[in-house]
Amino acid sequence: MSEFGELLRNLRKQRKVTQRQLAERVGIDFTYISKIESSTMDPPAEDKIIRISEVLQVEPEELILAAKKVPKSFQRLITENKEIPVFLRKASDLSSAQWRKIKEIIDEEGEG
Amino acid sequence: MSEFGELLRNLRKQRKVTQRQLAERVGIDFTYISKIESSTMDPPAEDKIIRISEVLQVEPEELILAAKKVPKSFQRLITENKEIPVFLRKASDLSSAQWRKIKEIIDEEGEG
DNA sequence: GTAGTTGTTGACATATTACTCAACATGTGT
DNA sequence: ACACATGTTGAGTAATATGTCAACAACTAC
Repeated sequence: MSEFGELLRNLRKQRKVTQRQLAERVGIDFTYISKIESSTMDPPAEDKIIRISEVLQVEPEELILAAKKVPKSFQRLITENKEIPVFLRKASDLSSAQWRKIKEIIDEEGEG
Repeated sequence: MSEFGELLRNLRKQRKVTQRQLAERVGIDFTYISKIESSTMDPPAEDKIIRISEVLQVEPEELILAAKKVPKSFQRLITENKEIPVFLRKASDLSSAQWRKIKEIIDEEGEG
């Protein structure tokens, strides 16, 4: 249940930034930030999330995923690469042992 | 560039269904089908795509992916499972050899 | 107490997505 | 010719996502 709003508020406070400062640097209204942080409103669109991540110096992907959105970069991968949907269909059933092996493989150097 | 519209039209014709028949069974206007098939309009929302897939007897996922959308089931996986984003970040760089090994692993019986 | 700073709230506005409706064109059979 | 079935097109609508604006509340420092 990790809320996007909660995460955003924590990050913002850690960076000692006010809602108005953040909003101005992102290019949106500060009252919107307020509502997002309180989960009164849904997380903003991906481009705004990316701006936020730049201002707050976090990985965009972290915020996008916390917003329960699929990063557009992933979307392209998934819809363009035939292998990936095959993988994802099975992904929820993988044991931790299987995940471990998979990680070993993807951490190998690519060999062609 | 496999167009959703083209695929839809081919499937529909193979099934000997008219635009009006399909539209009625799906619960949308037949002129919408026309525009989708001619790629005048974007593919419909996921729920409509699923209805279409039921009527035309194809895997929903096939149509959803052809529409360049990420199935909601995948969205949940990606945003809820920590391992998957890690995997996807690397996925575009995987060699076919690596893919082969990964497939072997996911085809094992789950052991934990 | 009042001026400045920060955050909240409700109503409203804009943009984007996802469709519908009326009219028409194009065949096909009789 | 006409009727009927099928598909196309342009304009308009509905729904949803994404925001803004004006007003106010709460705190801090002077």
